Amino acid sequence: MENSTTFTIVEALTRAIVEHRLLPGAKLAEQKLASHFGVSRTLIRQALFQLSQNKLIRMEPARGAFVAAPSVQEAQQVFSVRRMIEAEMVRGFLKEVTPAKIKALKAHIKQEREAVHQEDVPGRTELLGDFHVRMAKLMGNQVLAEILGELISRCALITLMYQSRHAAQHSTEEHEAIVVALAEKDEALAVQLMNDHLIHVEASLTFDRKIPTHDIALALA
Amino acid sequence: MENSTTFTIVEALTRAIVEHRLLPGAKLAEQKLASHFGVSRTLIRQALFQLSQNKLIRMEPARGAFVAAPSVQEAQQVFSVRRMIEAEMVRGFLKEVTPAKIKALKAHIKQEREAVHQEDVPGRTELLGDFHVRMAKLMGNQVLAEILGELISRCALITLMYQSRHAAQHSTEEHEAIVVALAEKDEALAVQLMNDHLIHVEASLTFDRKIPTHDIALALA
DNA sequence: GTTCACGATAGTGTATACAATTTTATCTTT
DNA sequence: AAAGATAAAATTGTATACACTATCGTGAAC
Repeated sequence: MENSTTFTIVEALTRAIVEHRLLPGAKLAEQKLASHFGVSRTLIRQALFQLSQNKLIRMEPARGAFVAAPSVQEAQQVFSVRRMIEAEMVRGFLKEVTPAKIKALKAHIKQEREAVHQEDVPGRTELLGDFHVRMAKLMGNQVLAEILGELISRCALITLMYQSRHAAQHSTEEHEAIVVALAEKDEALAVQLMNDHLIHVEASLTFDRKIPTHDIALALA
Repeated sequence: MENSTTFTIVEALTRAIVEHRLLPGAKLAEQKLASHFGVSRTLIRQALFQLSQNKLIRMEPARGAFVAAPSVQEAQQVFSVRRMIEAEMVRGFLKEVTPAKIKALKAHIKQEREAVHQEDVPGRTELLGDFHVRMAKLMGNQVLAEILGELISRCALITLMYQSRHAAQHSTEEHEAIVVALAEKDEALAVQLMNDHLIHVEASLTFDRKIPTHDIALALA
């Protein structure tokens, strides 16, 4: 799809943003990134353009690139779309469910629990989001998986900006309940649980208190 | 978001692809595009990268950019995701439906009918897709509208590749039926009609007969 | 006559150069 | 001392240059 080098840079920056090492509002100066990655500004610019399409950064004309700071409204819209997609995803998943797929989801949840237990914050964040993408992939729908993946990356940013001590363990437990409902092929319950889960995550955000956006963030080393 | 010049190029190429003036498989040589638009390859490359993210073109390393030729599998996945999103969209739309919103949709359908009647093929194609995006925008969910818009652009490509004389009038009639159901606040019916509509569009494609992908296409002038 | 090899040509991938804009610092003015 | 103007530095936006890869055509070998 894209050149390997650019892809590497996009990956590195995406991880830095999603894992909260680069904070919303942080300036992404092209020359500094270029020096850091040992390439010219050309490749950096390609990566930044790509990230801006994923809404992980925003680019202001002649001013440069900054880590995105999603508004409350945008955050709610992202969650709204996720609820829409994932409610139907659960229904679609159940239409072609197999023991192997249930097993795969259970294996994923085991990983989640380990990350939560070891207090591996970056790994935990990634795994909690991956649960949803994993479902999409198990359905064999790559298009769905990609769209959901992008939405979940945006959610990671949102979670950083507005989270108020959301218990990660809670999410894992809800994932577990969803899988149980899926294993029992209880569609109504599974849909309900998924919807509740997403509402809980959204509700755990404190949209009233805005976090001040830090600027300095050289957390790439 | 992005520079005005690059945006112009992306728009022009998107329209050319969606309106079927550039056919799947057509090579998009950078220098030729640069000359055409009167800019350097730099801006062309930015635009091409952007289009490749929207899946309207694919870029092969060291070989260049080509108008995308979605596989049957990808086409089915795109329609599958559309059904997921739009079923829930109808439900969400009904939760906050107003006479003004119904009126807006009816006005849109009127435009559709005119385009169909005047056999304005490019306008018709755009309007038929815009009906769905319009609904998303009327819900006030910009995120939803953007995602749906991208999916519908991909559908325009798919429609070109696999369509077998799908009657445009049929689509407009189905849009009309959906709006009637929405006006009567009949959720189950509206969801059903939307789902049927998307299945009809997908079913009108002939996935067995592959259209040979033309290469020459200088339809930008 | 077909196939392979090789050179010429064209095209992409990356780096660098330069113009235009913004930001920062210094100096002046009130 | 604070506010504003001006110059210097830094940063972005675009174009160009150059290296590398792929494509195409010609010709030789079989």
